[in-house]
Amino acid sequence: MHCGYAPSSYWIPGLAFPDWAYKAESSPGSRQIQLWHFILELLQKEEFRHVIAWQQGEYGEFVIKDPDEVARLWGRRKCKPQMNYDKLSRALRYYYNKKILHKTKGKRFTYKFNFSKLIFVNYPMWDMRCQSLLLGNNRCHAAVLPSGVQREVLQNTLLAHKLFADQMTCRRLLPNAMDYHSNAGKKTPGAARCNLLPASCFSGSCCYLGLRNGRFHAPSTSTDLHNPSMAPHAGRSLCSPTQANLPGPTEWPLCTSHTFHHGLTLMSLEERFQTLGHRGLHDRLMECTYSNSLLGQQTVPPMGNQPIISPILEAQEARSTYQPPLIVKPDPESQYKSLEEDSKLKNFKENIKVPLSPSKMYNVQSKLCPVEAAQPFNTKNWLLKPA
DNA sequence: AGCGGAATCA
DNA sequence: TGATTCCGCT
Repeated sequence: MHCGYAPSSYWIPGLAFPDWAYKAESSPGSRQIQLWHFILELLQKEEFRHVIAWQQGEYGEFVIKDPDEVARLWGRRKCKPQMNYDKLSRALRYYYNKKILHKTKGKRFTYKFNFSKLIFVNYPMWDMRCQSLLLGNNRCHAAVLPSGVQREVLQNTLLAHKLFADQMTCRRLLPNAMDYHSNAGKKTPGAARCNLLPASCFSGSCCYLGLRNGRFHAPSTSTDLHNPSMAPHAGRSLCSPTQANLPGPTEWPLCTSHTFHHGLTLMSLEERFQTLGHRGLHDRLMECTYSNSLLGQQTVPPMGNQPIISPILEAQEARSTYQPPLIVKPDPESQYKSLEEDSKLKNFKENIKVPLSPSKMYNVQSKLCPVEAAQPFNTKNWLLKPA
């Protein structure tokens, strides 16, 4: 029998977890594993799939298939042989107020994680860092993960988040996207398009990768990953509250809705296109997102009944042919061809069959100077290390 | 089954 | 603080 211990920190550059994710660091009993963490741990392991598993099609939702067994496992971990589901469920109910979990009403033994509070902040290269992490690329880990961050928790969270983002992107572009699941293997038109979705670009860095001062700067080599000049502010970098000697996570200046929208997730091609407002970039972005997409999807392991949208037919090929995103530079002339852009945009939207909501329509300014107007990087809201 | 108050523990 | 234990209630 062993009693587990939780990591001391959940902080990672470019990623702000919900408040609850930091509790392990702040509480005196933090060295003891927490129940939500244990649940995630079980959910991640294939051997416990018959005991507890993600609910298919519902992001963050899981079903305890064998309550007694889960309670027994939890009791074993905490050295509490008298543990039972009644007690375990009481502990789970304490998470309701903390917004860590909530109950799925009407479904027995079904709960849902509030992963929606997971916040990705704009951070150059974050997409690649995520991928590196998801890939288990040890070569990058030293630079990617601060000591103390437990990779499994982060991977699990990222994967869940990514899967959700993929799914939502797929849904938005393909009205019957979920049908694709059952059509796996058949090369339907929908499937073909689904493969082109920018699946792993959920953090948006493919679109804003190194976008500073209204100009694109993508890394040409992997060494740029750790180049300080690629950080949001030259000479300054994102840092943990501890490093910055600032108040705790709950008092962090979090993203505004602006950065939230651009930095979080769930940007369809349509939205990216709007953000960029730059037809000339589109094809090159697609190249970039396509390769990222393949790379990202291939990293998704079969995790219980998690909603995995599209299989990777070219996974092996992608593994061997993946290149870091290309350097993309806006064509200055095209920034001012507003009328032409408008008709191209129209064609583009028609082609991908995405209805454009009125609230997201272009404004005049973005037509005239799309890249400048979009300003996806709102660095003033970042947590900055004092210079 | 699920909820939440209360006391208690580590 | 984050459970654990107990229990009455719906």
